[in-house]
Amino acid sequence: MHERGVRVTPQRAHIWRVLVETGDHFTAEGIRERVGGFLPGLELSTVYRSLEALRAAGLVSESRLPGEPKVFEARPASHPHLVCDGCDRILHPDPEVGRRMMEALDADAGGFVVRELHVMARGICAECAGGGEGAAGSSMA
Amino acid sequence: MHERGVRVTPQRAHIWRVLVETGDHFTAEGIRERVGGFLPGLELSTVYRSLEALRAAGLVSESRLPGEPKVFEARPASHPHLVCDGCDRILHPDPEVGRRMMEALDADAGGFVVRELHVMARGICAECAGGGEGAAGSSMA
DNA sequence: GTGATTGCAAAAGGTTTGCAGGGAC
DNA sequence: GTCCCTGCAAACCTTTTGCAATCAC
Repeated sequence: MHERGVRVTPQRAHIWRVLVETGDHFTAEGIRERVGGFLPGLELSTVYRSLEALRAAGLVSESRLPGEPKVFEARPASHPHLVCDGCDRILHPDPEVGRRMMEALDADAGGFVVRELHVMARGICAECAGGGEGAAGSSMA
Repeated sequence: MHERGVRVTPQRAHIWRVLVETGDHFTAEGIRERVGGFLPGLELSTVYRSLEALRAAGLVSESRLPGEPKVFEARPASHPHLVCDGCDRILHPDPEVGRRMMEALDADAGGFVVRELHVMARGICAECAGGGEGAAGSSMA
């Protein structure tokens, strides 16, 4: 963090720690909840500003999933998010998938150099397809 | 539109027309501006509701790009959006690219059936990489 | 004629910003 | 010591919702 020219504060350290230790993605609010145990007074605006600082330094990537607000995670994300229309869960397939998609894109992007890749797919997960499900929509969009 | 069970109103017809004729994607506000010439009183809330109706009918897809609010376009999008960090333009590569990425995903999604695919990549377009550019940010994130 | 749809207006988020005090370097 | 960062509060913007009149079917 120092190395990236980001000034280190307790708030930023905790936020960063949550992202790195879980390796998961969170909304700003979600991060505040997690860090709240250690820094009770942590403000949402501080979370946003810290995340912005980390993002500018290339330590954090931000993306948007359908219903939810912005989500943030450590390091360039680049892995696909599969949103199931049946159960609304968000699945993370094998990282290999992301790599292949990145390759497919690179190969034919006409000189565009990809730095960050965000993939979001909607569909039906294996469980919902196999058995019963709740709110599946019309099939082929 | 009738065939999809969507009630046809002037508002919806114009909105749909903008999306189809341009084949481009717009924000709700952008759509209102375009349609405004024909339907001066068109409300933003109506735009949102119309788009939702069209989306539910499978005629429109909605996605989210980083800075911008929701964007809508006709028919299942499924094509990658390449956002250039140099010039901020949004490029649409060869549809073939989308197909390949879809295949890459399908092949290894562990039984997840993909219905709609949204791809957003940030990077540098060929023009900005090659020559001079305007508002390039820091290069390697 | 009936029920969905529109315009209007207000609410409900999520995200950003101004400011003064305090902290990192 | 200086400048950046934080908390607090308010603003901003997009998106959603309630209601009565209107329109499509």
